[in-house]
Amino acid sequence: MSEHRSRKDAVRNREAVLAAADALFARRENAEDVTTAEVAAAAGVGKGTLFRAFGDRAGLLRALYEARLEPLGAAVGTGPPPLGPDTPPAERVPALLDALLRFKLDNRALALALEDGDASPYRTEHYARWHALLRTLLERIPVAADSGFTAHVLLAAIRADLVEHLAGPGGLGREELRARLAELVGTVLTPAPAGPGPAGG
Amino acid sequence: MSEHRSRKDAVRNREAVLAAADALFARRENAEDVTTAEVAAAAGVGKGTLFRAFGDRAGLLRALYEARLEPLGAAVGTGPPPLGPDTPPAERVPALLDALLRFKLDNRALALALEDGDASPYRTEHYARWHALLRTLLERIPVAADSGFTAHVLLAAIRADLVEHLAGPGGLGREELRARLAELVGTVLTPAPAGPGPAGG
DNA sequence: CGGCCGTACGGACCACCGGTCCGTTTCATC
DNA sequence: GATGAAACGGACCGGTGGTCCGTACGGCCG
Repeated sequence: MSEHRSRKDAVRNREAVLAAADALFARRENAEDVTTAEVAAAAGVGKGTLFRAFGDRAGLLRALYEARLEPLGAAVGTGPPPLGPDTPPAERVPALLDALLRFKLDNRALALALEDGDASPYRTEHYARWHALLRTLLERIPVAADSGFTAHVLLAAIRADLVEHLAGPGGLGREELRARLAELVGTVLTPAPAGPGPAGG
Repeated sequence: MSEHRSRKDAVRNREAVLAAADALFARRENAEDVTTAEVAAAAGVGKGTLFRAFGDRAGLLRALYEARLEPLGAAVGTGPPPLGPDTPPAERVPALLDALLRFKLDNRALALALEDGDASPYRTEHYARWHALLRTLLERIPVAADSGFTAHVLLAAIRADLVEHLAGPGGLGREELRARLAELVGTVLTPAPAGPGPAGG
């Protein structure tokens, strides 16, 4: 239990690196060419400090991603409908996916860097969380296909690089994309020939 | 149009590199750590030759991928049902996706390397081909959602890393995975009854 | 058949990146 | 203020994709 309290400078430096990385990733077009040396320099810190604090580059990315995702996590965990736990599944699933889509649109570079990184995005802890939640919700809806697989596919529909591709220059606008996704989710969730279905394009 | 005929040794070396890479990627677990130097050495060729022939590492990957995909492309372009052009769309779409899934299962390492590479898989020429075909087919089926977007999502459902994740150790078996995919495709293709009315954001 | 030109060869070489190491500095405690 | 431990930081390392250019070889013309 005796977790050694981190030293003050360590905490401060960790924050500095996080902030520097945040700024850098937000500004830079392609997140892949933000280097660890650059982040460290921008934070006014040595590379050793960065690696000490986050383990490796991916660790930094993950930490940053989690930090940005935290508000959404809170909204889902303890917030009001349509994201919070008091929402009926059939309504919550589309809301969740829409929120995630918006998140990725708002954090393109970072999401891209994290998901397109060398390591599989499917082994991350936060993917497991979202997938588990989605799966659980789907199980409470009379959806035709396997819940686990369907959850994976729905999440695949909003993968960072696909979103980037669709929303890229000359592509769909934010609202269009949201509409398309809602439409698709509606289709997947439609239990039987009787339910609702948005007007097609 | 006067395409300079390649010199004989150039052709031979190109083949040698392709063959060596093929063998290496087939044997190696993680395609990411097959290096260009290694491929060149295995082919009995200098690195310069490899880069001259393929431009860069990604070029080699692409060439190899295309080569392996060629039989499937032929089957789709001029083969008999259920893949060939004489198949009704509603039957051809599932067949196509199943064939692609099997391809990825049979070429895990390579598909992973190509799709998880730095460059977006969505900018490749072959993705555009498959997407266009799928979209066209979907347009001839009374599918509820937008054809283009649906095509993207269906292809996202069989992305190499997702397939890897699902079929990995302790995961679904080949046939199970195929069944799940077929199930999902069935759901998506289920003709929508009529009338809008999904949850709004 | 032999010389000549241009193309392709090939591996030493380069730039760069993630990650490590260890002498130095700073913090916390007594 | 002394002292031990933890953190710092930037030189350093191993390794990778990609380049360069003197050399060797293939193709053609005389």
